[in-house]
Amino acid sequence: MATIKDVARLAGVSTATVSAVVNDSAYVSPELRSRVLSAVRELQYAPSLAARNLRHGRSQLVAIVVADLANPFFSRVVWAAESAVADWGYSLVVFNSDEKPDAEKRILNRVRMLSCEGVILVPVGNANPHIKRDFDGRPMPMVLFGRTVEDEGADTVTIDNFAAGRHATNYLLDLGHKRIGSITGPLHLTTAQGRLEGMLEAMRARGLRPEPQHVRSGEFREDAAYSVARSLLEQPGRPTALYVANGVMALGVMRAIADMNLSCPEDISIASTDTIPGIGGLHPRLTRTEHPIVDMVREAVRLLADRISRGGDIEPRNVVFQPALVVGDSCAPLRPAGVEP
Amino acid sequence: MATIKDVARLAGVSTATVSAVVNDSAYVSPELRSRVLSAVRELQYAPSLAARNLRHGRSQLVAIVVADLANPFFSRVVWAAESAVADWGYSLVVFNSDEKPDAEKRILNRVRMLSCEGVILVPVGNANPHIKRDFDGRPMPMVLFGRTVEDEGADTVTIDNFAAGRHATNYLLDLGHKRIGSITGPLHLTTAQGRLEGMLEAMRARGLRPEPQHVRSGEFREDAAYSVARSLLEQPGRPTALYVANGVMALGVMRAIADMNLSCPEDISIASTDTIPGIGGLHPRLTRTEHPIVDMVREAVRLLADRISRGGDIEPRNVVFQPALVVGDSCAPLRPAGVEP
DNA sequence: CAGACTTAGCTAAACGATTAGCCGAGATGA
DNA sequence: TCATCTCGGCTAATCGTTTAGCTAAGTCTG
Repeated sequence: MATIKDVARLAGVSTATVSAVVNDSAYVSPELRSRVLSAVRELQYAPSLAARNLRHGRSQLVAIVVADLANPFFSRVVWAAESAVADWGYSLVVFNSDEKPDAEKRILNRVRMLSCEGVILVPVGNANPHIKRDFDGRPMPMVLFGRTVEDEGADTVTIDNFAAGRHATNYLLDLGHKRIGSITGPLHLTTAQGRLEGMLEAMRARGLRPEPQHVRSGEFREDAAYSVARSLLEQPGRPTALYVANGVMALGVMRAIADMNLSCPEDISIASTDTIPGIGGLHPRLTRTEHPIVDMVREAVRLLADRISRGGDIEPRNVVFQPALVVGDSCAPLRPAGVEP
Repeated sequence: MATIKDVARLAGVSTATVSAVVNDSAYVSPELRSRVLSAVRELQYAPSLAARNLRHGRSQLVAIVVADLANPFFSRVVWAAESAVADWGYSLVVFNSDEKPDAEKRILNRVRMLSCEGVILVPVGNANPHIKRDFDGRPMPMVLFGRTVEDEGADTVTIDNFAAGRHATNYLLDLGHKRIGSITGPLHLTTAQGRLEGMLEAMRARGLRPEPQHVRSGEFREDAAYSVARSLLEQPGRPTALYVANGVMALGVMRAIADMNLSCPEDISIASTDTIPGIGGLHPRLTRTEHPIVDMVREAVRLLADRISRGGDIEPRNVVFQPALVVGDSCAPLRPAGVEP
């Protein structure tokens, strides 16, 4: 690796001059400038970020810590984040906490060691005493994404989970369904809880209440949803419709339905929040509310960039996006006479 | 941020001693050791990676550059890579070249600036003169993943694309199909070409040859596959079965079929290589060959770690994984009398 | 007991950049 | 002519580590 000294020697100037040329930080006479530039080219000199980094505490690195990288939702988040962060001139270090609080803790320590300048965090739970924004005085710029945790001063970018649950459920109600159940995620997560509350509120507004055994929660995963769905649907008097709290869970529910020789939407209607991109050609096509992931991520990166550049203590900002209902064919009107299995 | 000097001062020792304790790199008497450790704890000292990095050219960073982060296949690769790299004590910087050669070039420069210790690369094309392993003497440890490029001395981890195409096609042939077409990716990519050649070879082995207009290639994307499939299927005399070269393309083809009011597998059988995880509950269930992604990625990381630690010039190693056929219900036996649309 | 080894721990020189502060030459003005 | 100012470019300190090499004190050995 050629260093700034090699360039300086070859160009016959001091390292300060090379630095000035490379960073455009001071006027350098055209002649020296061109000598430097050609030396740079000849040696294929690229300044060492490590050294720069050391000099002025920057690393041009931003971390993203997601709760479950195997979930396509978060894959898309990473995809969008990579692009947004690259546009801004930074690079993205990716971590997966796998819904484990201690992993998250380890990762945040690592993020600090790597001197990442900021972090976009999808927190794994509500009680995260280790998410201290300020370690030794200086705050670590942080944006919470998707989920929030209590008493945090960090910026947040979320969707209106309550609205998502309410819209999806209203759609089912409008089709005439009354016996509606829900499969949702762990209730200590704001996403799971908000969506469920939205669902309950929609029911309540029509004077309905789901039967307790028709409301289940489990991990935000395909296999978890699969087994929860089976146990829910195997009971007599199953619901005619289900609101499922995220995309991979909806897939798990679909698989359970298929394995039980039921069919969707004939035997049961499914509406969800969140989906899996690209599955529009498969049956049934999910009716769901969607999040504007790309916009959300760009907003998160914008907030982070702002917080990093402004430095000081900024009033935390909370940006909430609205979900949109996308109608597929996984929901059917309630049949006049319910045929029990 | 507390520095090693602060710790040394508080513990009343030299920085060398602190370093020795922190890194366990030399014997330190129990007394000093404990003084140092408590100072570390009190100041919440964490050594600056930037400085370490500068000192001995390490960064504990590995880059992964994928050709299309929006493709779930590569999302899974990133997922697996994050885990493998974390186990090894490194962190993963993620880049998306978006199938653009100049973006790839820019990214590889950036990787070098960040002094990543190695890179896992899914190259975008065959002619990549900028993928010079050795920049200024020292080679940049690199593992090519999935795709290969010519005349590279780097390690490679791939699947047997030829076998994948052959197996999938043989499955279709065994069902009695004779008029089989294929939708594959850009032919300058070894994945697209190998799979197509495997498909052709399977046909040839039975004395068949696809009609030229039934073999198409397009970008490895859902929408590209959608339009290619429409144009292919709208012609008279359409094939009774299609071999599709990857997962997202298969979804695109499915969507085209649905939009044309055809149905799979009744009107047309679809077999693919690669799939989208979790869609087992939707219809039809794709018949496809699968790659052992996790094993492949772990192998790639193993090779990279080995190359980084051994340092010297190592004979490049090429590891090829075998695909496995997974039968769904997207393929049906050829109906005795072909009913033309 | 003197010389030769050990050894715990210290001093100071790197690593590769940035940058405050300095210097010397040419321009300007009194 | 001399003091002052300008300004391109250089010198050297600095960022926070690691580590080669040194020192001084203790331990053997003949």
